[in-house]
Amino acid sequence: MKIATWNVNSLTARLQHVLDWLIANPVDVLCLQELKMTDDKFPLEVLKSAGYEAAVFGQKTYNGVAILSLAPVRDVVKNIENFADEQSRVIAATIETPSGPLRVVNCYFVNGQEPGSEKFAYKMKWLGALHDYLAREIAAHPNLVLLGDFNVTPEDRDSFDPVGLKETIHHTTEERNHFKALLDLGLTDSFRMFEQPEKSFSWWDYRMLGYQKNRGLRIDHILVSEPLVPRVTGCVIDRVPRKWEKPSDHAPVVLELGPGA
DNA sequence: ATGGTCGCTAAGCGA
Repeated sequence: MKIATWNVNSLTARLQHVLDWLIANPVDVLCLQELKMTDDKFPLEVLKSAGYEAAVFGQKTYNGVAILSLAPVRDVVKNIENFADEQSRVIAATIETPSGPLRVVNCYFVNGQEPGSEKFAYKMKWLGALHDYLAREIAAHPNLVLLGDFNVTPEDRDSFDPVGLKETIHHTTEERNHFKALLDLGLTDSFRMFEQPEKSFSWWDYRMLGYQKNRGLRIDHILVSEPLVPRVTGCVIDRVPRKWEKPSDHAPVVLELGPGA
């Protein structure tokens, strides 16, 4: 089965891209971030016509996340449990698969603007809360996928300019330590299980011909829990829709899972 | 050269 993540930067602006991409890439699960719409505006019917159910956690203007799935979703949880958050950034759900239940945790991590800012402090607090929530979530659901827009480059090789951007947003030691803490929960960055092209990125700034010059960052990730690791058969970034007219600034990332034991 | 480009929403914010 295939599970994908895509920050669409407004589902209103990108609905046709999503539909076109799903026709070419009929993944089992597609997790979306930055819907930038309230639940009542979510295009449930058109996605249903495309074969997908949806669990939605929207918000006006900013943020907003959704899980699209061919198979039914259940036990939907919105937000990080025990963390008061006014922003719609996390939605989790269980999907019944032929290999058993799979917990999917879809996140739009805080951007953080710049180190030292109030938004950065919020990012650190949010990351700490996510970590504690995930520790409980993994214990309850051994087969778990954590995916989304992490707004963190895990390593220098995930940035087009790790020297010039050292300790700037998405590159700070503090952010990377939070990413490592997620790995310490037993999660594995599926993208790095495989040989990948150098300078593989998932986001490129709209400004300064960022995409054309491949001035990008790898900040969209798919992490898998320990029992899933032997089932991972691939993880790729699909740059194709980044070349379409009026693209999202992010490209989809796609995980392939084998059937397992 | 202290900007640049989007999206949302109607001047400025967030990314």
